Amino acid sequence: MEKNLKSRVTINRLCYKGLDIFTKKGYYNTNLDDILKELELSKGAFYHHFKSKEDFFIHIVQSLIVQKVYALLIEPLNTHEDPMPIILDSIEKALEPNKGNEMVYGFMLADFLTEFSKRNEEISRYLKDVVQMWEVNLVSLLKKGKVDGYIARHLDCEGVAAYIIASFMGVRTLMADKNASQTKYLYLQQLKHYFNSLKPQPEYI
Amino acid sequence: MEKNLKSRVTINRLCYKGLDIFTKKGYYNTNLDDILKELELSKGAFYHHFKSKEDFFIHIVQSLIVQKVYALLIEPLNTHEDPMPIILDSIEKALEPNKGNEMVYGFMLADFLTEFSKRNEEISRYLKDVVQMWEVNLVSLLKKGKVDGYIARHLDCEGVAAYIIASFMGVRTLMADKNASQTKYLYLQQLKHYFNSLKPQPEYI
DNA sequence: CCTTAAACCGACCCTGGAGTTTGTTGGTTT
DNA sequence: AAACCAACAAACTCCAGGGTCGGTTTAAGG
Repeated sequence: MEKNLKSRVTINRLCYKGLDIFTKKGYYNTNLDDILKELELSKGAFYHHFKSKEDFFIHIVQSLIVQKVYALLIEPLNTHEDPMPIILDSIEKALEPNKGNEMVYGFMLADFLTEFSKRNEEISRYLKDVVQMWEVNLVSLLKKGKVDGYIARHLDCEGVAAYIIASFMGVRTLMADKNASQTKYLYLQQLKHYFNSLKPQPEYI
Repeated sequence: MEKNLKSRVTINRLCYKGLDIFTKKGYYNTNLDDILKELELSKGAFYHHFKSKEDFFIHIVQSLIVQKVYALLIEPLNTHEDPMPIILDSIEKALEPNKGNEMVYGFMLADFLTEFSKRNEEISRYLKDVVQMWEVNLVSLLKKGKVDGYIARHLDCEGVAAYIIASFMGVRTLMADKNASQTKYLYLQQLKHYFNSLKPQPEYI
């Protein structure tokens, strides 16, 4: 195989497997050998491509995680319909178990944020950027929804977005150690309920 | 000082300081010397009273954390008034910065849950028990609220409780690495809004 | 006092895991 | 085909941090 191609293949294998295992076991609870053993690679290979474990993870964030967030949570927001069903649907999809990985309920962003917030400021910043990207897009969709009459005019779009994000992060925490699909179901029901309350109220006098 | 008393004093100092530092820096990111140095105690003292770091933490959970959760989130629920303002108020108080520790926004349960969920099943169980204690009490208060006509009859109390807990956990995550008091404010506004939507609707026909 | 044991000290041990180094192989270039 | 270098192997270094252990201090009882 061509050198350059082989290199990219190895880097890709490392990143995918890394994200997979980091998601399941957490960053600090995973050692490099856990990843390398499964790929039948050596320390030498790893440190040939990345200068540290931290560097490796940042690479994962900026390629795979950003891409996932974009595909699952941001791209779907690009619409002119009623925002609420769209948001609800994207969140529901983001909470679905990864295909092939039963029990790993989608979306690791929240878990990583918590893991790094007290331990590694640099990585935290990268993760926060991703969240903010989501937040900005949510807010802008909500504002558009207001203009289009889907959302009550008096609502604070930043507040709604923050609330959506907070509840999403939190349900991930709960799903990690309870009956996940049940928790998810209850959560989505109430989120829908909350969304309903954001509609413009018909005026009864 | 009497031996038995001195022993209890030392154990108490260890636990309080331990919870303090664990809360700020996280369990795995704190080493025993961090705690012992501040108290001017030695490894010997520590291992005289606790058989391991893990044992130490479990002790903290079962004494201090349970007590805090109870005082902040459960005891206030013991009321016959409208549940929603009560719950809102208890959550608001639980999110207040700790006195003396600027920037440590109350309530560490959520952070610890995430930290341990992938690393230590035993400690996770102890923490989950605490959350469940909260959940059970929330549900029972909500059900009472239904009977008393404060909450719409068609609502799923378990769902509402799960949703409250999830959003609470999540906002803690967000507060850890954004403008905390602003995030808190936005969150509480929306929580209030959600609570309003749970009231029985007057019947317009 | 004098003994005993609880409370505590602090040097040491030991393991896990990140990162380094030295060596090997096989593709690429001239 | 000879030289060269990217891609990898694997043994090694190094150190943070949990846990141990023999020794020392202190308070309680005879």
